[in-house]
Amino acid sequence: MPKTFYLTTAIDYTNAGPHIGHAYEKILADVLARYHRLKGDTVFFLTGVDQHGQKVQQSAERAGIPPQQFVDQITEKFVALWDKLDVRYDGWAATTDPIHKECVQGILQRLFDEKQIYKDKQEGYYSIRQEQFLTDKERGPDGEFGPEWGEVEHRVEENYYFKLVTHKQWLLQFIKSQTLKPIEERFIIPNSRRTELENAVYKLTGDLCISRPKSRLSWGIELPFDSEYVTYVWFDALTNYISFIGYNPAARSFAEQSDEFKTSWATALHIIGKDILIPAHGIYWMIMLHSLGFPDEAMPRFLVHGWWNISGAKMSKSLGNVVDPNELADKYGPEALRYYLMLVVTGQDADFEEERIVQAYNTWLANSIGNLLSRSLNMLHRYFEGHLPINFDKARQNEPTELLFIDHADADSAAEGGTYRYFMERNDPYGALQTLEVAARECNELIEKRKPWVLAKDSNRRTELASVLVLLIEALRLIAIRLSPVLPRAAHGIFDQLNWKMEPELRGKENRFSLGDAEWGQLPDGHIVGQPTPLFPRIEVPAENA
RNA sequence: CGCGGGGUGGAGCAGCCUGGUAGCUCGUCAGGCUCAUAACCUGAAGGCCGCGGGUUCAAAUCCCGCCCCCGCAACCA
Repeated sequence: MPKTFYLTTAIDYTNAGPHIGHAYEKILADVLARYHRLKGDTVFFLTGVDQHGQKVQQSAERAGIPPQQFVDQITEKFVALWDKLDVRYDGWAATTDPIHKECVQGILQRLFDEKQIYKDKQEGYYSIRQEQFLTDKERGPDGEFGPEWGEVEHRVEENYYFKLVTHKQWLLQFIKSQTLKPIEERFIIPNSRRTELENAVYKLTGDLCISRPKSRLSWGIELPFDSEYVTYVWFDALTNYISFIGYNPAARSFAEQSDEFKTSWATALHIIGKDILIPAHGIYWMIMLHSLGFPDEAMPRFLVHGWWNISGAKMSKSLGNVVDPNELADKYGPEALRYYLMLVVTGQDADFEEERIVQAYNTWLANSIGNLLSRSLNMLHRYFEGHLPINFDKARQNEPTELLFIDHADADSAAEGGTYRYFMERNDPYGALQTLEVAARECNELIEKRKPWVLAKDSNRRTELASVLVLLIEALRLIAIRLSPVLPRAAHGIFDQLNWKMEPELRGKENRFSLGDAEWGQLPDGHIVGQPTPLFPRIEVPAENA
């Protein structure tokens, strides 16, 4: 029975269009999803948009259009970008979806009935301009609230609260228990974030305000037990992870959920940015699930990624250095962008430099793999009219050179110096890609070593010549399969040029690739390859004029 | 003593969890090849792996201390 793999990304806030960070997270998720499909797992990849809230309401008002129309416009930009970047998801979580609203309300009602949500009074100083209560932190050195808050008034407001503190000890204990597990089974990747979370939970005091009176915020999901309020962000946004895979709020225990839900959820991996681990996911979401009756073994895992800085500085709208992934995709192509963004260690911050997109593309894709494909196919055409002259087993006997990173690509450990599967299983596409670069180099070295153009001049050495070329073509096929999670289009390009798996129902489809096919010797004796055409034409940048 | 991340050849980065010949890309220099997308291959120069202690037969890697850089209000992953 195939394993299931459920992964989600953060849902993006539809107040402004997508930037490079949004694109990175979705591409990372897409790469992992494609890898698991390649393995034969049943994958469900959920992503979407967070459409409610105050800022959307305000932006819509400023634009003079209804909020739904406003979020639809922004949502369209996200959808179009994912389409352009070949981010292929299985479920789309838009929080204005009726399915979602119903689930959220069901959950709120249940927790309210169970007295896990209660009403309480908040009293304090309130900034009308910023529409928020102020704490002593906001006071200036003189003890007064600064002018940035505008008019500040004393206000009393009633709101609904979700019991967090009750579950503090449970959460602490759960987090601590994780340190005993092997690193790849722990619930937060990378591990350093776990420590950070533990510190934060330790300091947790007070419950979570989950509502806003409609007089302040109307663009949200109405509380089922009080029509004067809408729910505020947490139960709305976070709940998407279960509402869109069929969570039934009426079923009290986790065991009573449908098999479909339980199967999907079993392996939940939330891919999020480092800023929303604490407190949103690591505390609020964990306690929400616990309150809903999710057992410890059903708790999700988090893959926490870093941020992209722009030339060392934090990306921000006020600095005007926001990078638009749309423009980059148009300029360099989606594959170059996908490739570049995967060249970072998952979890760490990275520095964005546009020139490196070109450099990485030209070096690895054009010069290494692309050129390898060209020269290999070209030689096969030149010397054997494009067909594989002998079968693979014979070729391997004649040409026993071991291509380390192909022969050991599926090993479970890094003992041989790092393998494709090893890295992908650890959510590290960068490491996985490096094994392919090495594989390509090994092929190029083999060519230099055997010098097919010399062998071709000697009619007694036809078998040697054939053996080298068969090995190369097979290697390219294996590289293409493993490249497909990161570069689906290029992988198709290689298969097309190899003239392999050309059935119409497979063309352009992901299921053209499978790790099960990634074994030596699948191309039959006599197979005829296609004509080489540059797969990755070099990107030529005009020299800088001084 | 707030929290966290980083400091590795000229530039940008891996390696650190699970100690054992310091690796990749770019750049520089020299050479080779001609099948190929001005690409490919070989060799060389260049590193007290921030500093100081400790543990160890052995430390970039583990422990302690220190120095420097960057995030931690908001837009925002």
